[in-house]
Amino acid sequence: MGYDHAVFSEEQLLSVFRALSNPVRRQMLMWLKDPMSFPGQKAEDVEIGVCVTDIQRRMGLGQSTTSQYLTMLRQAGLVVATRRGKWTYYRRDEANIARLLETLRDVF
Amino acid sequence: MGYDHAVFSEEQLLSVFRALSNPVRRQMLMWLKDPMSFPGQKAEDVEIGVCVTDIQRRMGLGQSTTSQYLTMLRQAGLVVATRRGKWTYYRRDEANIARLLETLRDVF
DNA sequence: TTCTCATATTGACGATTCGCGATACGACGA
DNA sequence: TCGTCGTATCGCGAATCGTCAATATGAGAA
Repeated sequence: MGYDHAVFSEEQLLSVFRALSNPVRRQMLMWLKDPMSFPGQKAEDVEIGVCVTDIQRRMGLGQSTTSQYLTMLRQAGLVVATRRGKWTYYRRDEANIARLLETLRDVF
Repeated sequence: MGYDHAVFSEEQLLSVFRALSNPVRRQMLMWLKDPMSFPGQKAEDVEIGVCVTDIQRRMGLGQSTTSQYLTMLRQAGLVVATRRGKWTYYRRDEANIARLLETLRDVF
């Protein structure tokens, strides 16, 4: 069973486009396609994602900016956060991104 | 012959997402799907688009804001402008929008 | 408990955007 | 040539964004 005609609210779409209207955040999302490409990433964590510090180092942003950007991407439904111990791992929400692309085809 | 693997530059993508990260501009683009739904639209102009004044009235925006928003949508490649006499008609650039959706599928 | 580390939140400030009114431009009609 | 009308551009204040340093929170380690 799939999603029957993905529905995104106006506000959800707004948060998505706002999140993507920043090149740094778009690159974050791209790089998260390949978690192992982050220096420091351990093979056994690939499923759960990449931790904030590793993302920060690679993006060359401040720690707070990195955290904020990831929060925006999460609120837009583009990534998922998982807390494990003192680390928060972020990974792409592929299912929701696919749903979003379906919606965009209808909407535009 | 079609487009062989649509390519949008980073800057083009940026202008697209910025243009779409505003609900009013997104609604403009939606409403332009059906030019005849604009009060004042003449059947013989459907092909060329809708003039700024008609769009303005429907959106309830100021004239200058309407013009600016349409310029943004045009620079993003989402609409096409045609000047005829003292009017400027805007219509969706369906081919480019389709190309864009293809690109998004690859990019995200 | 207390210290440390990873992350989140807050506060600040320049840069950009939002939407407007005023004004300029360009194409008609008189 | 003068008005007039449709559109574009300029200049503005208010709001939001981009990014940071500082601080708060929360979970292990000692």
